[in-house]
Amino acid sequence: MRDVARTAGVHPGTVSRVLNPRTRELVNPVTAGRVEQAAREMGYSLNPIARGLKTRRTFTVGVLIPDLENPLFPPIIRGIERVLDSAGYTALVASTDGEPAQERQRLEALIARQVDGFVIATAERRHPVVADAIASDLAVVLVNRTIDGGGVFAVVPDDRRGSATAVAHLAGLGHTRIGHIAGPQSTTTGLLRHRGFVEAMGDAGLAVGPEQIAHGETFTIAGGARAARTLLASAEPPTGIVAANDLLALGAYTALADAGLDCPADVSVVGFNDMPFADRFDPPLTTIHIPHGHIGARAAELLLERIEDPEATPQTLMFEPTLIVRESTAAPPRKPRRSPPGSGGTAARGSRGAGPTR
Amino acid sequence: MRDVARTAGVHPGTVSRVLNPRTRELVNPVTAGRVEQAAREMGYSLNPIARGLKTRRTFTVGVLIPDLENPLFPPIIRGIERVLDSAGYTALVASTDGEPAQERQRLEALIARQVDGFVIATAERRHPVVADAIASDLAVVLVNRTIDGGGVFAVVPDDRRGSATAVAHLAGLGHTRIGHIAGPQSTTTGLLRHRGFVEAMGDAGLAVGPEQIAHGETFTIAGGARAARTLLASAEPPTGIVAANDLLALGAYTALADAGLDCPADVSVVGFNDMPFADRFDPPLTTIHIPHGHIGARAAELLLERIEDPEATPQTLMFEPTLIVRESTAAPPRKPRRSPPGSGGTAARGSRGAGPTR
DNA sequence: ATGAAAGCGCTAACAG
DNA sequence: CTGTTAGCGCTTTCAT
Repeated sequence: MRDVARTAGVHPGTVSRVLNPRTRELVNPVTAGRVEQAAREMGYSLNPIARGLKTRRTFTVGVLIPDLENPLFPPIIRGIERVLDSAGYTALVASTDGEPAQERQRLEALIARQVDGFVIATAERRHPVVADAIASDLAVVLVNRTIDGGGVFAVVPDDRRGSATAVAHLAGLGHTRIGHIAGPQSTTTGLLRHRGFVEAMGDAGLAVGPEQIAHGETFTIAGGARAARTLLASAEPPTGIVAANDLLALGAYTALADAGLDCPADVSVVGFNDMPFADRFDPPLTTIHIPHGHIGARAAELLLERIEDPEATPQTLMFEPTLIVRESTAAPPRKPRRSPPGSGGTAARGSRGAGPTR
Repeated sequence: MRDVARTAGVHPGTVSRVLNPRTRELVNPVTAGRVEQAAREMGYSLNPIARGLKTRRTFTVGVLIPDLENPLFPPIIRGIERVLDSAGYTALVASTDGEPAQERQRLEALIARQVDGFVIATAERRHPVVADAIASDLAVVLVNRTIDGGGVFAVVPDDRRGSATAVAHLAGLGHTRIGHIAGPQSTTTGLLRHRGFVEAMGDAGLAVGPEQIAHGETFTIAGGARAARTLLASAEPPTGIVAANDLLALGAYTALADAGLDCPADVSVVGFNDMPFADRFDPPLTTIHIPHGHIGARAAELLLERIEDPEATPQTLMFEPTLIVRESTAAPPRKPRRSPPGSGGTAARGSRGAGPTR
């Protein structure tokens, strides 16, 4: 910057003013022209970080993702980036692996880099790091999951309604024995989808006891498979399963195949999220769709508002999820008993491939 | 830092020395202890970025990804993060959408933030922004794709061998009419997989003319579907298809289904990458596996070496890809003609769902 | 072994 | 309208 100032024959302070959109008009157009010229020739551009040191604004926001390998998140990130980009901001994404330690570390790394705010997709219901962040007056908006108690900026799906829609779909198909693969109850998505399930079952006049609910400890395929196995092992195994997310549903597919059961002929499965590739699985997954890109974009917009106006009052945006019917749901089997004793079965496509079971 | 110094009764310079691993021994252990104590109590930690202002080191590296929505990349990123984390570095990932403008913008944003280097997954064979970056002496390592001419740090699969393996697999199954869905020839993965295909066909004594090759302009499902359609429309449609990546292969699935053809009964398909979920598609995809996490980790290691020693000589690591046989490949049909005239077909699973065709 | 002082690249009052 | 000054949070000679 000093060099540019010298070349343009002005003081560094002036260069700063010229290169700064907000202060640009304070300077004589012709001087400004000279400065810009010089800057261009020297290939100079402002160093946003040194600048942030002074202004505490960097036009950068941090995005915290629990698990990049869950295909749900990339489209959300893209939505975030889209609005940030057009507002002149840059998104820096970090994934936390669901580990609080990593999360704190990433958050602090980003804070140290003077990000102007955060979009956080890793929220748990009681979340020290998120709570601290908000308490310390950082600009934060939560996406997909929120925390207990509200009072924060958040963009989330209507989880209870989503579950209810899934139950209604299955009930409408004639299912009466419906089970739920719940997600981690430490997250609002896990908890609310669970509650929505229970309520909807009640509304439909269907029985729901502990036998109907199995918990996937994590939102993963493996967790879903384990949970589905316990559901299938119960005295009256369900003919329909509502999973708290698509990965859990995929796990149910695995368990079903292992048990020699066909989906949807023997057991119907509905997922949640309509993540990318949900339409490509075998069978294509009936699921609750949420507008990924849109929730990301809205979250980013909210964040921008919050950054502009620190006094803005927190608001939670709730999106109506919609049912996407594909081929993993059908009417329950006529004779609801299990398949023939010989485990071999007829059609069940074994997973004989050598590949890792992701 | 000033506060810590005051609390510990020392000069800020001393605090700096204590908190810095490299200079820590310069200070009296007992004073050091006092300082650390104070720092801990006050919950203080160094601000890496202010530090970078002075040292030009931030222990941060930028990761440029062409398309986060391609499931190939998240595991690579995770591999990168794993080694970076344990070396005390932080990864900042930015996705570029494959657009050079975005890419340049992201790169500069990251440079301005004083990152110490880059892992770049967006390389094209002739790539101005990558070339500039390397020319300007930035620490850069390429992953998955590299540039023409080499002379850079890179970690890539042996693309030709991968294609050759795929061809050999199909030929071994008895296929003689094998087609290729090529990726963008502007990338080394696209080009080399194409070349490998052609060479392997020659080695197997199989015909390969322009009719056998269709180009997907992008590494996407849509691109693969288009290309597969032109392959199927040729005079002698192939009974086996080698796709330059898994997304392209998925596109082939779509085209096949639309044409009322069964995979693998009518046409076999092999993909490339063994991306997450490849084992979950319908049918599970036979593909060329590359060790995602591992190439990410190696790339990060190389980068760290390069950062430590700017004189390090560029090296390209090439990984041997391996064939994963699943259910999308089988012997060619006895009677290689197309299915019955009435397009309806018997089993072909239409994609009747209402969801978007990702 | 530690304090002092200068400076990394920039911005923000404050003068003039 | 533009120059001056001080300082953001840290590191690093240079003294002592």
